[in-house]
Amino acid sequence: MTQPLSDADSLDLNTGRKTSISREDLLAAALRLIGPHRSVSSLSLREVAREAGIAPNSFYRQFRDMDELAVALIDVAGRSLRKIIGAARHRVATQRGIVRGSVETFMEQLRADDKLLHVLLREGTVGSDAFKQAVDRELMFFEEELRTDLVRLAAAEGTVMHEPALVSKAITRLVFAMGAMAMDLPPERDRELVDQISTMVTMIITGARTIAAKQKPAAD
Amino acid sequence: MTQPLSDADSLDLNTGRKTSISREDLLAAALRLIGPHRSVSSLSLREVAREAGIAPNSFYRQFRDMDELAVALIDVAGRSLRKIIGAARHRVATQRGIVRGSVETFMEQLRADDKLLHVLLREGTVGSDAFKQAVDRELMFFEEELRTDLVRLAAAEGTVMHEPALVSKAITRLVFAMGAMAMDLPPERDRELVDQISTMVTMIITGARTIAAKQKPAAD
DNA sequence: TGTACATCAGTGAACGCGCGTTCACTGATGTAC
DNA sequence: TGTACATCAGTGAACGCGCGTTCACTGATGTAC
Repeated sequence: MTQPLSDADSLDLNTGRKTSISREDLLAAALRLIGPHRSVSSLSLREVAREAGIAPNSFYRQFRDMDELAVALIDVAGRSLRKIIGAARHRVATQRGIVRGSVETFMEQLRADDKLLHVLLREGTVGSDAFKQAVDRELMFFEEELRTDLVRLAAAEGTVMHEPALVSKAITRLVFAMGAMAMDLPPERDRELVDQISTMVTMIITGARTIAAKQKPAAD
Repeated sequence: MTQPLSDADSLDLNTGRKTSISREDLLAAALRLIGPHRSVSSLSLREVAREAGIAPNSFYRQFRDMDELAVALIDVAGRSLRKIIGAARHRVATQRGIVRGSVETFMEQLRADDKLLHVLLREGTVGSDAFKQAVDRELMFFEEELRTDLVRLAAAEGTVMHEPALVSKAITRLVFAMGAMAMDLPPERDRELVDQISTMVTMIITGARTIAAKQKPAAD
């Protein structure tokens, strides 16, 4: 990062124009600074500019302020998460395998280098309104996709699920809460946590089915 | 707060000594500053001192730094919460009533003036290690008490519950996550949220029972 | 009761720091002719 | 191809601010004699 750049690094090969800082460079710099004790909202504008190797005032060419950068970061994180979970749910597996497989995928993404998931896990409770709303929007996308899967899953088995929207919300919030906890634990405990979270999710799904079966014992 | 103090206010009636600032005064000042957009960890030492009506450096007579104040605040909040939930669970009620009654109590406490619960809901994901550990310790106390109740409840009905410790953890984390969400919503939606949370908790308990019943269909 | 003294909670002033934001600028780029 | 010019991404210096922390102090309190 601080090594002198070669021509190939500092020049855009198409135009010969000197490369300029991009929004992506700033987002990457912010992600690099995020760690177990640093949330996006605790980063200063000057810190991010320093990490990106630009003057503090150059920051304003890309974002109005740190809040705008944070919202952009949440957007990227949300899209990334949905892509990954979308891939996971297309795997064909037994029902127990679906739950465990998805939880494992989630946990792997949590430990990934890009730290994108950290943004969604940490920033939900602090920061400005725009900030929290952005995180909430991503969680709602997630809930909606999960709800669709749950309904499809139940239909494929010829059963009905009690309030799938609520089941989906409970699973989403619980998984994210447990994920936030996991971030502070050493990765050696990931297996244990995957077990715990999978069992919790299974309990919720089983409970919703049992309630549905009791309410409408014969048909619908 | 800024009115001139009468003698009765500014003098300790027992000794005639001028009242001095106490740790409690500083904790109260910090709680007054906490709101939907302010977490304890975003408060500055000078802000708290200002709110308490003392010089910034007088703060050091009571706490080493803001982190120490925050941990003290978490301790107070945790003790308060356990007392309230302890009272709620001593109420005799139907099983559905126990869940809903406890969730309602939790929600009432969330909206209470003292804002103590806010501390536990907001600060779990940010702040120093000492900070997060303090919040986690309170949640674990909570989990443990809930686990005891769940086992007792199952025994009273002659049934068994699957992994009560895990059930208790799932319920605790889910309720706190939903509570953190509720803080940002208008109180008009509290009823709706109590319904949702109660149903979620019931799903988890029902799921755990169903699994236990399937695993050990006859005895044990 | 009166006097001298030790204690110590609270103070006012000052420090150096990193912050967000502004300003006028520079100098490479791409374009018009 | 060469020249003059407009554009605009990035800069260096400076600003005022609130912060955490320090220092030597003050003045009321409680105690020893």
